[in-house]
Amino acid sequence: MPKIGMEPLRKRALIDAAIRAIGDRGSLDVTVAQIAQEAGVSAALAHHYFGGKEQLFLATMRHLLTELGQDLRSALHQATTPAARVAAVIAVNFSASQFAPQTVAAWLTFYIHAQQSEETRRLLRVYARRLHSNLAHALCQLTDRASAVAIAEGAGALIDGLYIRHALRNGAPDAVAAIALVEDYVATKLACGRKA
Amino acid sequence: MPKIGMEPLRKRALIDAAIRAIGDRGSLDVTVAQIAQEAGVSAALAHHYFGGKEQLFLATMRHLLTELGQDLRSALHQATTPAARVAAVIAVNFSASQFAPQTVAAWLTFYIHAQQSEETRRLLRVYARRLHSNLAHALCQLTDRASAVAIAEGAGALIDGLYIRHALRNGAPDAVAAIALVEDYVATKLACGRKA
DNA sequence: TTTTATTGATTGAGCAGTCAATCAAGAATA
DNA sequence: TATTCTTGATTGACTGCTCAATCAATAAAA
Repeated sequence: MPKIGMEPLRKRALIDAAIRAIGDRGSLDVTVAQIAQEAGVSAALAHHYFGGKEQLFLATMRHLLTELGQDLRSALHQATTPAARVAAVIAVNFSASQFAPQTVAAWLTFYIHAQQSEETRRLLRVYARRLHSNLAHALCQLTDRASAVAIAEGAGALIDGLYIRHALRNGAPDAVAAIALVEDYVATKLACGRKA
Repeated sequence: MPKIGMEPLRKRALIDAAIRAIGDRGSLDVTVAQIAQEAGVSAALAHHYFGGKEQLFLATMRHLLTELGQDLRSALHQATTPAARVAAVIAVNFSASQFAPQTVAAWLTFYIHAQQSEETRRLLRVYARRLHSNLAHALCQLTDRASAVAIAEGAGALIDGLYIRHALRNGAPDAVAAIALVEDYVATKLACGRKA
């Protein structure tokens, strides 16, 4: 056979190229040809390996989701106290790898695409549920269940909102400020949150 | 059959149709022909009145922005206390007219489009600045300036986040819960917010 | 008749997806 | 060792379609 075992390498290269291309143009309107060129292969090869544009996109999203999950697991692993876990969950969402302008832009476009694609919507729900359950679980050890769920809900929305806002900022996104804002929210709610 | 003075009527009909079409498909990939059909005219007429697709979109966005501004002004008008003003600003963003699924979806797509269009970005900044200044101004009468700005920042991000989340929900968006969450955030910060 | 409104037909560009053909590396054969 | 096979990898060219934009023609006021 030829240079055997190219498939995983090419797939990975194409996914990376897709993230870059989508992030650069800020839209899913990138052409398969553009992505392929960015990856240094022909458009035909992208079709050969992924079957179609939509599937390339879904694979790209799954990749992003997997990466986020790994970052999260690794961060939670070295957090011992409940408070540290909460901080870890928050921080991961604004970590360098997740908060890169291209990554943010890519996530944003997938949010939009979710309105047309059931599978994309499903993947996005996986992310939201995971974020929520991680936050709520850690918070449960710091307050009652109902409050924990409420705070997790608010913090999740806050994270999404900061994400979308920073995607529009012209200047460099300020991860530190974003983290501080969310942590302040959680801390304030924990300290003074009677009722919801 | 030109009954004279069709221009404003047609423009309005096309803008309304654009909001509906964009909202339905959840994407700016709607064709001019689809929008025109929705408005009951030919695609050529849309070009005649707006000059092009991009300009139709920008006009649609300006319309949305104007509408939001009117809702806001009217709500602020009948709010007498600072607290009521804060509540009014929050509530307007989740009012029936603004929180309609199609409107939310349309806003979302414009957020994405902003990454490619300077004019769209500018319009979006107008919205963000107005929201922030309205909130901060009202909050200033309830706390010190620095805190007011910080709370306005957080509340703004929270509103955006709830917006994006509700755009993905399958079920009916829950405006009441969203308003409660944001108001709770503001109330909590006002009551217990020493430092940020 | 001049102006405004309106459209069907047409064009030209761009793009996803397909296909037949080529390339090269390893395996089997002699 | 030299000579075919075999097969994954890879591509250029092509197809069929969609769509924004344009234009020439028509209809109704004014």
